[in-house]
Amino acid sequence: MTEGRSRRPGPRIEEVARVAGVSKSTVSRVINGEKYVSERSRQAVHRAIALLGYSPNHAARTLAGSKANAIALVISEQGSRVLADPFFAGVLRGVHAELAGRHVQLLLMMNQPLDGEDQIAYLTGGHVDGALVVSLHGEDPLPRTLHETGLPIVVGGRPLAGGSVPFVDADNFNGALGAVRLLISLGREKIATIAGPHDMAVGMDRLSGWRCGLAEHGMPVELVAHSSEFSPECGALAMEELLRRAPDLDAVFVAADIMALGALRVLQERGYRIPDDVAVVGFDDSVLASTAVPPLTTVRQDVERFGRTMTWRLLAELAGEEKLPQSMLLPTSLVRRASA
Amino acid sequence: MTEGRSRRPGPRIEEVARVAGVSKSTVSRVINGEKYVSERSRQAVHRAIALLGYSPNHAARTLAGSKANAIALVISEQGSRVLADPFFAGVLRGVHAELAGRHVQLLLMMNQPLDGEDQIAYLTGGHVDGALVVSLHGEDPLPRTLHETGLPIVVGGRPLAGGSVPFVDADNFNGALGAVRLLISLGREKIATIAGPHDMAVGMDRLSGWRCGLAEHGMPVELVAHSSEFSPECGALAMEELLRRAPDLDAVFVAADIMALGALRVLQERGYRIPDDVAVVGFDDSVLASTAVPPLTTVRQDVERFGRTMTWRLLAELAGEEKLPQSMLLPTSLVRRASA
DNA sequence: GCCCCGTCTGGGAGCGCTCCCAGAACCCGC
DNA sequence: GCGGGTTCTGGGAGCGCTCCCAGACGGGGC
Repeated sequence: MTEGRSRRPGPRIEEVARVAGVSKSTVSRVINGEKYVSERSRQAVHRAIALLGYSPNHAARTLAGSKANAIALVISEQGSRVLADPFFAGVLRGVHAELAGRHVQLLLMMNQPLDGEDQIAYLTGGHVDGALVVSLHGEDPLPRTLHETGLPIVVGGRPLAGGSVPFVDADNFNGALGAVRLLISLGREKIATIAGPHDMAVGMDRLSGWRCGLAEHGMPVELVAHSSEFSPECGALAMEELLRRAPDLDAVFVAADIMALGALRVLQERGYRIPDDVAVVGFDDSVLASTAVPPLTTVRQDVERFGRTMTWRLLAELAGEEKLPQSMLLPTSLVRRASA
Repeated sequence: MTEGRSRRPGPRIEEVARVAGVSKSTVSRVINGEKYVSERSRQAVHRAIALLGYSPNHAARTLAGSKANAIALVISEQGSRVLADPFFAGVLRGVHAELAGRHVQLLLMMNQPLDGEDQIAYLTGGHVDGALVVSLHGEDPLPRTLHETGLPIVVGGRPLAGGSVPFVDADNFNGALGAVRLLISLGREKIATIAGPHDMAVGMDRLSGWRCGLAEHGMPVELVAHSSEFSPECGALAMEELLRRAPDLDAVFVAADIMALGALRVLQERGYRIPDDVAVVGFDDSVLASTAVPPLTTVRQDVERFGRTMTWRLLAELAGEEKLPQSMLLPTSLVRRASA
């Protein structure tokens, strides 16, 4: 055994070929799911792979082939915020679930203050076949920049500076619409909203849904307070503003559970009973919603599905599939709890 | 889609060699920072690299070399929980920060119900040089299993089934000790604790700190309620149990902010004023702590540093550094807010 | 019979590097 | 002068795959 260079452990494709009684070309074809392989060969190869515990070498495939067998998950916008969001956790689970079984690596990238250029160079440098971009602010130029280089990407959340970048998003408009309809059906007559920042599509879309719901019934759409970010503090500030303008409001649709927490606190401090005096509906159905006091009625989005859908869309494009929808909106559902 | 064999863009190492007027062996040596290269050659190579905008091909390096130039971030234990934890977000940021600039890819892996074996095979199959393992339950056999295969790993959080696996953790013991000392200095005399599950080191270490703090002053260490998981619900249940056993308690140290939320609710529902009747101290200083009502006094751990330290430890081991500490405990600090 | 086309197969070049080896150049002490 | 080190260099054999090509086989249409 004169093995100077330490070879990686595990069998090679050649051994699989030998055991299966075919050539390595055929094994390669089976692995890559190509046609023009007889059923007999295919099964022999599968048996051999199982027998030997073979797993293809990623570096070799990438070097020899024309694709990188890897996709990047790009967390734009300082990372911190997005990551801390339970929303993101669910998305990540979905991404992973969709990737399972395929031989595609998931590379994690965050854009740090430093890189920027570097990151784009890396992404378009052939290290990855495509990218999932989770971006918080709609104005972020990264998705568009990447898309224009020709790198297949899917953005999570509708980008405002979008152009024609493929994206997946929850159906924020209809989710908000449903929330407002609920409030109206409960007999509420003075329905306010705490909307997100202007530069985020998610906030704008939910605001549009609220407007539309009120307009359906000819109700006024004046009571809007914009928050500068999705945080309990900003939710509290916005709630205070609303109460100043309309102390007699009887319902508020808050564009995110995390802001609703702040709103809830303010309302309670001022002696409003929830939902008796003021009904509150949130959005997201994050873990915060069920642990709030009182538990929050909210619009649920299936975050895991969100991740799965993004990944599916990207992989489909990479597989050369035609006629893919440019964007996809995922349904939301209303979760009734105690606050409305 | 299939356009012959499309070579990746950009120059190869050969072109750099030609421009620099040396052989590709020498270029390779410069790139890898080996010695035995003359200063003249080194500078010529650097100039050529800059001129051509050369960046080495990751797959080729990995295939030819003996290392994978990648590390895995393994999220054990169903992913969901860990990910939703803001704690994890910070860790991830730290990992990324520490990795910046080095040519090391970060691969994300979660152990899904399915794989298990597969995952170990992949990790030990030479695809990565090492792994960062974030595991929630101390009993998780994965860290140990991986370590025993010889794969360099660093675990985040002290593993109970540890053996001699390198790990990084917050100094939970001293953090809890500090919290108890604070409560004692505030004149509290009946100090309870809501501890985490028995199978998590983080819970056990914080419990030990609490015990020790009380023992210092000869105070009884009876009032312990164990929760079955880190959630507001379990915190609430544990709080109810404590109040049943000692309605006159005047302080409670809760082993996690998220549980403290539930405890806070129960206390308030029963009419206890915080901190007047009962002082509450949490642990983590998660975002929940500052938004709680009242804002929670808590023990802070620097999660970003946590991630940086894990990564530093792993990279150091990969670089063949000697005399590395087997485990590292990071300091905590007390954050005073309104609840104690 | 003929050719052509669709199915299946194996051989082998080469992806862009690293690392081993052989050897050149130079220094030292004797 | 010689041998024996240490420093530096280039050549070239692979790493383990993919993908092109050439070819074998069979079933149509003429």
